[in-house]
Amino acid sequence: MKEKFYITTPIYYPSDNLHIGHTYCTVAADTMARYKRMCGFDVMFLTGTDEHGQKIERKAAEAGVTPKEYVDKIVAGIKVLWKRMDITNDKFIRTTDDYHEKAVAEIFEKLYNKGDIYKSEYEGLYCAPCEAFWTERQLADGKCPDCGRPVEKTKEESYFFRLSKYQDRLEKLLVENPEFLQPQSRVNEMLSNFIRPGLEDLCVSRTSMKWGVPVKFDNKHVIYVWIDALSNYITALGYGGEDDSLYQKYWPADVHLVGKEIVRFHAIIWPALLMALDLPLPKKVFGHGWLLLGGDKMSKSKGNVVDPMILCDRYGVDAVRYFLMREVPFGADGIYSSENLINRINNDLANDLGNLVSRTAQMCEKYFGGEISGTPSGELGSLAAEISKNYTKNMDEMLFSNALTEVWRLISRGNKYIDETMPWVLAKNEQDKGKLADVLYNLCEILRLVAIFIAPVMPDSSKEIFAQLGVLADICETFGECKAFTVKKTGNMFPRLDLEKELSELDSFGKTEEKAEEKEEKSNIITIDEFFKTELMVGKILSCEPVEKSDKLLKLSVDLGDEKRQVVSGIAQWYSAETLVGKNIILVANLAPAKLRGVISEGMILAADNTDGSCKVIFADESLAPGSKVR
RNA sequence: CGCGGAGUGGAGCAGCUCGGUAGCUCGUCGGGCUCAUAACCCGAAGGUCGUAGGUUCAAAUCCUGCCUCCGCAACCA
Repeated sequence: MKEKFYITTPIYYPSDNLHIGHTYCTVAADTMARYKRMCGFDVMFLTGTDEHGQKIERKAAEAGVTPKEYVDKIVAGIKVLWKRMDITNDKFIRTTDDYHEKAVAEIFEKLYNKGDIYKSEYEGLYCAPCEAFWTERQLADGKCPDCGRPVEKTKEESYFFRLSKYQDRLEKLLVENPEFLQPQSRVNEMLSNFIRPGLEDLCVSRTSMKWGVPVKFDNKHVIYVWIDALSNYITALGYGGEDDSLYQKYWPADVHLVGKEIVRFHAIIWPALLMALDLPLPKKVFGHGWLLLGGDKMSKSKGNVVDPMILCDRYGVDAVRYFLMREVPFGADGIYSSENLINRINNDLANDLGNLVSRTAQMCEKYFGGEISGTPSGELGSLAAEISKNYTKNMDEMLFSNALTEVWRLISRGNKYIDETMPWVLAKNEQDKGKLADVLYNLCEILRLVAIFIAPVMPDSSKEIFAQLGVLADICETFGECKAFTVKKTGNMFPRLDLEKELSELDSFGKTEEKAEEKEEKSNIITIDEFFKTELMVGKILSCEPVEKSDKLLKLSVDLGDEKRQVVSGIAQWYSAETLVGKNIILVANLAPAKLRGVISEGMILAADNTDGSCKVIFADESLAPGSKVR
């Protein structure tokens, strides 16, 4: 029987469309899944969406649709994206799927009956208008961080999970199984930041929202994200349902691939929940780094340029997949820039790989009509064996970037081999025909192995190479194993790109999108009455000083004619205190007061964000009297 | 002392766990080749490995202080 391999991505939160970061994670999982299938494993690859919660409830309300309608639309887009990226997930779970909701409700009840969930009171600071609880730490100096209004100390009935009970077992898990959480650096972070200071019981239900799975035996409560989302990894396999054969077969997961921001939930809360349920723990949680934007001076609208759909349309899925897997090493962060992408495509794919395929195929056809057989070279054979070994080792550890580097060593060797053997010279003498055949045969073997190695990352290109070599993909990766080829050249696999041209076109792409967005925003029209809800007044700055322990805030005293206001403004980066004294500014006078960095602010000074990212205050005419109304 | 990461030839990185000729990719310059996608191959220039001290026969690598940069957290009403 085949050995099983169960790999998951996080379930993504569909409050907005997904971006290149989600794509990165999912492509990594897909690469691993394909690799394991290639190695003969029975693979289960799961991805999906986490669709409940207040944020989606709110977003849907803003859009004037039900939460389900809202997420349906986004999820449809996600499925299209995964299809476009050649993602081969075996299942797609949505937390709104009825089998999941049913199973989650049951898990909750089970934990309650067992005594690991208990009812208590959540003592928190509540902001009524926002319907949100905040902790002491989250508050913006005593006020609601969202709206700035005062919060009340309130008690709300809630259910709690006894996380504290599992503290020792969790510590043991992380300390004694260095394999469990990777990269290793995260282990210390978890231990010293969260576990050792002491775990608090976890609030696992809410009464403040409706969009979630109701608690079976107490339906004014809704199950909160922890139990709802994390348990997807088992409910997707049918745990808690009528048919749990998949669960029996695939659980425990071999790898949960997660972003570094959610390592904590997967390395602490999830194992604790499983311990409480008496279920086996996943074998590994792998926290990957982020794909950061930066270094892309050519483009002002980076966010738009990095739409994975656009990149695939322009350069092909394989090129984008290759870039993602090659550019970001291990658990570290990587930087996305269009320039790097184009350079990778040109250097690695067009010059090295594509060109090697092209020149080899051309010579095979030209000199032998495509029919190639010969004797394998011992030197190339041992190099191939070494590379194969390194490749496997790196892939097993999900070090995709290193694995690809190994493959490219073989490609480079191929290009060099052509120069060394000079087949075009051999072709001139009839007595060298045998040597020539051997050379071309060895090149074909190199390409065949390359095609095998790149298959998990670049499935289409892999197939394309096999097609050109005229062989099937299922021959093993030992050098010399394939005896004959029927080569047929087709077009160039990766045409070279003009760097300058591509950068400027990607840039203009971003700009068109930006314009479209601007238009949308312009249709966001308000009535004049709505505008006049804002009371704007001219004020004269009487005094001004920096706020202590803050690098962005200035405290100003503003004269409004018949009253004085203290205002805190985040403009310290752009203005020094003295330069503002005596200036006339425009103040939003009827704004709810708020405390910033412990200082009361009773209004807001109007300022504009410049296109270069700086910020300028809107100064009013010096002759205007303080207190003048602006309209 | 909020948490963390990083400072290595022009750019981006590896090496640091287990001290001992500083390596890779791109770029630059020179050469070769012409099968190939102005591609490929060879060679060269260029680094006292942030800084000051310490341990050592020997430190990019271990220890200590300092400086700088970048994330995150708190602050942009």
